[in-house]
Amino acid sequence: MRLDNMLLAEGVSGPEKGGGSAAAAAAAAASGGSSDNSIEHSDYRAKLTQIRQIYHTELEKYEQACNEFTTHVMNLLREQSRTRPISPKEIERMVGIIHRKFSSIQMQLKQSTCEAVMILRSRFLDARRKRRNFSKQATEILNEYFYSHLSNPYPSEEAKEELAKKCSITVSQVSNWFGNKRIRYKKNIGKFQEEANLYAAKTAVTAAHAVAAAVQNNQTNSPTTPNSGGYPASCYQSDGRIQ
DNA sequence: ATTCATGATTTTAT
DNA sequence: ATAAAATCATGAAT
Repeated sequence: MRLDNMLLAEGVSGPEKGGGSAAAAAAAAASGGSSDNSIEHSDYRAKLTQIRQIYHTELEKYEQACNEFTTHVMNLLREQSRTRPISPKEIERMVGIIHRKFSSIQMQLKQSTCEAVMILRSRFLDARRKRRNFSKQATEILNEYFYSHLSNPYPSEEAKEELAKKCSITVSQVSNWFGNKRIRYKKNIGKFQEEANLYAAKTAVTAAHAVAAAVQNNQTNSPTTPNSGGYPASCYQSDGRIQ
């Protein structure tokens, strides 16, 4: 039966090309044409929805192509029925073949989409796993906060947001930093003593400046310097209690 | 190449 | 949900 052959040939070669291109599109969406190595969370979600969209549109296209093809075949059969008798059984068989073909192609699409998502996922995880040191400035700010709140180094959500803004990092990075800092400080206070003193002195200096400024603003004439040490009460407690 | 510091993630406990 | 603790993985110093 040559109709059979034609059906199979066309069924395979036609849409299968579409399947390939769909897979390629999905893969492209996954790997992202962007040259940027670090994929942001928003990018990740955007690409995910992109993949989903591609999948759905392709699926719809296949559905449509399948319907078109079946009607096409039906027409051919009807034409042939003029020259030879065609049983309903035969028509049913044709339709079955067509549907099997298309559904296998759809499976292929599903698989390639799945693959694309996996690739995207692994890339995202890789990117997330990459560690970039914070800027010197950012660690300064964080350390300043930490050592000036050493007795209770748990910034509130609001404080975290402010720190994040000042350091141009995310809030969760601030949380990570404090989590790491607290545990590492506690684990080896001695190692951090120098740093602690350094930042205590630093904040003391800035405080002293503030005091000086305040003095200058408030007292136009100041015969006596504020207080002896020049430093306001020491800002760091030795009891670094963390728990 | 090894080691250390550090940001991120996972696991565990509350 | 949040923090501690353990662990992972990378960047930088040696």
